[in-house]
Amino acid sequence: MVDKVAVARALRELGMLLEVQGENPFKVRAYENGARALEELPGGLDEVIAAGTLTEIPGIGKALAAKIEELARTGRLELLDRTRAALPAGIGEMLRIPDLGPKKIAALHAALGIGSVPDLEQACREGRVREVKGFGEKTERKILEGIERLRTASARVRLPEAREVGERLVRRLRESGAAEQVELAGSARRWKDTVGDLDLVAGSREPARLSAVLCAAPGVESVVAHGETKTTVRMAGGLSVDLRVVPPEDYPSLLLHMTGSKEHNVRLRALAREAGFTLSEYGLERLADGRKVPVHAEADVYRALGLQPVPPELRQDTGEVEAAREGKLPAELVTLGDLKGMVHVHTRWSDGRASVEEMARAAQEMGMEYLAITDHSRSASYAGGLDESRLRAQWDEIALVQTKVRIRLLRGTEADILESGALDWSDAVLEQLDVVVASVHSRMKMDTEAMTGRILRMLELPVFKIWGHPTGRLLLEREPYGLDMEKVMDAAATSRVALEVNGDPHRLDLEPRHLRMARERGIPVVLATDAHSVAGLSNLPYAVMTARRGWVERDEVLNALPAAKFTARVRPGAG
DNA sequence: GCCGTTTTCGGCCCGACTGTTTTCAGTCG
Repeated sequence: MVDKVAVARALRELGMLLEVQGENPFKVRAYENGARALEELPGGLDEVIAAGTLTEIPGIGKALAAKIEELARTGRLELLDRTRAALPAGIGEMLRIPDLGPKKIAALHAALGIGSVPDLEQACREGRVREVKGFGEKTERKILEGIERLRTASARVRLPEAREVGERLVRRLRESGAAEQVELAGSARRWKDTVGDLDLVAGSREPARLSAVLCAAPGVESVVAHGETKTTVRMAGGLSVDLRVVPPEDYPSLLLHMTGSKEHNVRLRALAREAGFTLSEYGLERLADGRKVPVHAEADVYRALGLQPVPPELRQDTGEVEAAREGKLPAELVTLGDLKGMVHVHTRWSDGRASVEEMARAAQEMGMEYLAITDHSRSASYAGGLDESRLRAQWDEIALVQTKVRIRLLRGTEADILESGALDWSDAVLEQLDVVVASVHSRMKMDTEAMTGRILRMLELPVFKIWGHPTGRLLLEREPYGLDMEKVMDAAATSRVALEVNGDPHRLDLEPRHLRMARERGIPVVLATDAHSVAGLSNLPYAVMTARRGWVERDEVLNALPAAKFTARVRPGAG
């Protein structure tokens, strides 16, 4: 099997090295685009190569196709090896230093022979960098700070932390009265799973006052840049925050621009150009006479370009622009209000912190019609997993609580998928459960082939199950299991299974590109919180937004069904 | 290096900020 991620990495590295060598920036971008196209490729690379259809992938032409085939065939790329040999090995790391790009690196290499971060650090300390043309004392100091930051800064944060900090700052800017509109934009508005920095946007006639409010806000550690319309600050903890301000009438265009993604914007601007406009954060202008097209909302820009308006969470340049042009964006993207049941929660019976009754009342309060109690099974001893007698005792409690609440309670389990691919309950027990979530919690480092076999055997079990947090990733902490997703998805399409979208912000698993694969195959999903407390139930929006990022529509979501239909659909042994 | 019912050549998104320059290049998003 050809690893498309490895191929993409090789192309990206080659592009980066060519950039340092002063190669045409558009060529450099072509390598980056090609690498990205491979990563976003929904299926496997082998099939495409075998079919000879590489050049049909947008962004891949004859030259890149030949390089991809060389990598697939030999595992190497001759041009990459040659280019590597011509440059110092530390160039890649140097590029990660803020404000240091290929041109400056090339200049430093030419003038001082610097080819690595340690070389560069020493040269800065010795005051040699300031002697190079185009460099000065300030640049020298910035480079040293940048190197220090690379060492200490935790680069990204998970979505809830980003949104919390961002929304606090938005409130503060609104309360200042210095702006007519303020919003959180950027990747946090797109609900990306992790966020590198925050983007705030405002429409205001008093940009200087607004900017001063941001600089003085609690938690702001330093002011990195401070201009007429743009201010950058760094929060304690390292998160960087940008604020852009334009006059109120240009605000919708700014919001669109700053929401991104960058790739989505590039596509919009190219379309604008084709249609005889130019698009920027200041609006949409006709090229012919320089007149602005009136824009009252983001949607106006999309319509002017002949597109359906695209929701922020879909703006990733993974096909949404083409779909919007053809009027084929998903019409019924799932919403929070569509959900009628909670299907994966834990209680004090295993490793949860609340009782069955507390969870039931909280779910009922959220407007849910049903709740499946899914505590861990006995293999999960670290999590207080239940054995059969405790499971039966839990059923008694569930029956008792049911007499006190309106919400319909379902008997469930989160069963372990054992190394063999079997579940750790007997068929006799499984038959008496309403909901079976099946998840991997142990032996997570099996190689791809073994793990794929394990999951394939689980999928073959005749019982209907919800495959819990399928990739097993923990954001910023743990990589996904090695898994041949193509194979597993093909098997899931014919097996009795639904895939979970786990809304725990540490997981957000499945991720959008895999959800797209599931949709193509008609595999149903459930949106779940995996809550271990009452507070954890409020993570449901994260599951919803992750599903929307994967273009999931309401009729593909099992827990958007009313209770009777849901249980009929998922009850083991039934239907 | 990619791409194309305006093009197989000549384009390729657009603007802010900083630091080093005396009018702009580099970097970033």
